[in-house]
Amino acid sequence: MDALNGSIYEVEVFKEEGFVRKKCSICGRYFWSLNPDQELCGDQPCVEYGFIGNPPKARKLDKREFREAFLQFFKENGHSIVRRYPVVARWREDVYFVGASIYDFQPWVTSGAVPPPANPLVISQPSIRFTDLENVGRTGRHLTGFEMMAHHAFNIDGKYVYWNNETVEYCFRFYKGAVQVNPEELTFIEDLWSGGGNAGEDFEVLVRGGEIATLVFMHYETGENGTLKPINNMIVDTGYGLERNVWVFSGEPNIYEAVYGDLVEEIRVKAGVEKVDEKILLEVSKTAGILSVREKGLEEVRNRIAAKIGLTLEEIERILKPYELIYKLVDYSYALAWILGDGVVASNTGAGYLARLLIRRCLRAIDELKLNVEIGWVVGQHLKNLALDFPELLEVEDKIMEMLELEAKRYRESIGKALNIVMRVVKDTKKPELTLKDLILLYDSHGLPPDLLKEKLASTGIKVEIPQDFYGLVAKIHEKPVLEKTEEEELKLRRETEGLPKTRRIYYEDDYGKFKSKVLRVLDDWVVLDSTVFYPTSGGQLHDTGILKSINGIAKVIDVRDINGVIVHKVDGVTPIEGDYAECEVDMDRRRSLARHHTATHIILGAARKVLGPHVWQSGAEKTMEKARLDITHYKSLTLEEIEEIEMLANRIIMENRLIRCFFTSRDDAEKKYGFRLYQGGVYPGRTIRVVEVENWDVEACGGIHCKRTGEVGFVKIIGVDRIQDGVERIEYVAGEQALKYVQQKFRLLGEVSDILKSTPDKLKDSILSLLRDFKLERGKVENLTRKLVEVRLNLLTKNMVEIDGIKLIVERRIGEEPDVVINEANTLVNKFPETVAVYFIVNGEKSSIIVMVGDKARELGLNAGVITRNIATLCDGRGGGTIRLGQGGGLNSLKIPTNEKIIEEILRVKNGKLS
RNA sequence: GGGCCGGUAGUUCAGCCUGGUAUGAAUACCCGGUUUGCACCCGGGUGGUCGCGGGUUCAAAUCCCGCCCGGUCCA
Repeated sequence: MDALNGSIYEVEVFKEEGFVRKKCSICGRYFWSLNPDQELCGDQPCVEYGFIGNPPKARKLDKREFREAFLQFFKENGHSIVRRYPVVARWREDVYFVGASIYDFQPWVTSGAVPPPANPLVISQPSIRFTDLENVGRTGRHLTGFEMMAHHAFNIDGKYVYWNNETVEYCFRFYKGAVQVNPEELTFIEDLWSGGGNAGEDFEVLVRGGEIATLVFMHYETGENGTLKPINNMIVDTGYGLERNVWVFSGEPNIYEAVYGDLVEEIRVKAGVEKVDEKILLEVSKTAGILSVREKGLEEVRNRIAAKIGLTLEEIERILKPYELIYKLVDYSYALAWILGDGVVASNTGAGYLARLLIRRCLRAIDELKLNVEIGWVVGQHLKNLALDFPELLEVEDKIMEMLELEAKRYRESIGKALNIVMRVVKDTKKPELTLKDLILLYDSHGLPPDLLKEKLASTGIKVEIPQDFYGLVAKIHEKPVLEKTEEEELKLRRETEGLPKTRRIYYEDDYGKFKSKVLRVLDDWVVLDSTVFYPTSGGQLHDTGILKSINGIAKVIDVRDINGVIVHKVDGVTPIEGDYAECEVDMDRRRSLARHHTATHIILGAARKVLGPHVWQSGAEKTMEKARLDITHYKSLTLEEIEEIEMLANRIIMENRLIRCFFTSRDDAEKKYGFRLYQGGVYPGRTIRVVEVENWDVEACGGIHCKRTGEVGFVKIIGVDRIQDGVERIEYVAGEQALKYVQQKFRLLGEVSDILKSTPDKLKDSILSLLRDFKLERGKVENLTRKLVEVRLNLLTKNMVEIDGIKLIVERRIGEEPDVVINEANTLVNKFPETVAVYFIVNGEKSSIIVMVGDKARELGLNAGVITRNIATLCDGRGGGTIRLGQGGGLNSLKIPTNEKIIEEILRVKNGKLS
């Protein structure tokens, strides 16, 4: 990078303004500055934060003003303002949340598949980053929720907008003009950025040690071994952290004070936390900013600070701890306001889990601060502030509050349960301390954080030692290679269809399902046509089936897939020849059933949102010919009443025979008109999207095949509701003929069951209740009789007792009796006569089993039921064993059961210690 | 999607490792006693398809396999 000739870093504005390029004498990086005497790059760790307590001279702007200034500046300079995207990246498979503005345009815009909504554009994108979770509150600069302002230019497909010169110039002019910062304070550091498979040179823009912008010129692909391969698309990706900028120009000790100062103060007062000397906070921030928690050494730095201001490390920690907690609480709850406001439901998997994680961290902070406020209050404060610019967040406010209350309850239950387990273990084993293994088990399996455990056990004197890298150790246990597997056949099809023109889809136009088209390619039993009315499996709707006729013969179409726009048909039968024409016919019965189920899905989703609330999103769906299912996000199990209401509402919409409009429109127009609600079933790429609108009920971007009016669905019946995970309910239902068939089948079943009971469906419930009552009564009678039988038998048995050496011996033979009855009898016997040994043979044809019971006194005399049983069973070719009191055995040959004398002999052998 | 923990009386659990009657424990509930009444206490009782399905075994709550459900941690 030493040779600069023609380098991307050498931009015109530097020449015009007189910037000089220098090398940092500490880190060795190159940077540009108007100050020829500047020796250091101005970034950490080479310099401390210089702006803290001493902000650069500039306009004083709060968050809203700064955002507005940024957007307006770029608007005046030819950029279109683009509305924010949801923080939940529903259009992406690879991430849960938007981490920066560029996420909005990945992967389709950046790859060139879809044109950007405007070019160039400017945006302020709310973003969520979990990577800095641990740093929040401690480093003074990290946030999990923030806004990333950016201007983007997409030089794609031969279209040139602007590149390095303009980018840097805009940035320079923005700070010089709109923010009115002295340009001599600006430093541009040369760097290389990479991420998400792409890379490019970049400038880090700093003022007084604070990084305020990153300007990336993305035009490489990163290869497997880190090599950079230039690509045709050149994308300007910039990032101006809104909160970061507000902070740097405010000179506040840390980002939380700068952005959430009022809320921090309010919570501090509520928590009764002593106000810290501003000087300490300033001093800590200046140096602590250099590192992140992960790099360790925070203690070391604090030690230095402590020495500097004449306090001990412990004192510093004690003073700062509550502040850390307040900062965490304020930031996490801010991120939650966005996440929940954009419709995430707390869950134990996926994005919902991350929401739960934040909620629990907040609750923990509240507990530690001994704050007497609900988490909902804190989140509510943020919502109130955000609503000034993003009123849509308030739509779900009630639901958020309910959900947070529920989550708080769940958290406390979960912790309570875990603590119960600890207390039991501790009490039982009288352990003086808990091992690392215990801690990991408690956290990993029961969600009990070790620091909380330590706190709770402090009074018991039980030692809990938490290793410094506890969470690292837990992570290590989870380490496992992740293997991504795409189906072999899918890969082959992708390879083979590459370069083929995209198939013309005529299934939207043609209602009859008959067409003629040219055979473009045949790959084994897969056929590619130039156009098709066969709908491929997509958007949760199963593919069509039908037949394909060619001069050679007929084949059944058994599978249809969409491979990057090329539709492939799997056939069973005679395959056509490439270049020939084929006549195709879709199975319209199946098609109609699929369409009904698909339309029913949209209707049910609309009904679920009406009944449950606007936080309901589709999280998955499948429509087959037989039935359909819809997974929706919701924070608690559906009640029967809710289900019935959804069903009723859905059928009402069907009966009203509402119009369904399916039309193509520009993506941007649709988003403007309907919002991101459109993207329920995932988003598919394209400048234009297909919108399916059920009149005044539901609007979704959807490529599926639908009825023309809701009335065609006929009737929809919900047949089951499952909670497939925390926060996701699965509704299964049938529509049209399938629904009728379902109801008929249930009626038939009801009739059959009634017949069996000689009852009628109306009286069935009573019949079953009385049947159950009778059954219990009878069971009681049997027990009574058994007890009496045992009594009677005991009287008889005592007459057959043989008494030897103070032991009473009884040998009985029974035919086809239940073992429990016999055991019961034997038990009663030896309880009454503790010196008894009872041997029972239960004969069942050729095979017999044996039960031996030894009374307490007999046991004291050295008799062991298990041993006796094993010995006798073995004599009869069977096997057995048992406890000292009761023995059981089986597989005895009935013909080999010895005489009573022989058995008594055997028992005595055991008594005399000859256990054979 | 994966790892871990769990599923036994209305509830909280023991028993599982090492197979042999769930004579299971506590609590709740019902009846009786005690008490002016309540709480407490005493006596008795009701209440279990041991999550489901296979396998091993003479014998499975217990061992093995598969599934379902809940919790939890992580992607």
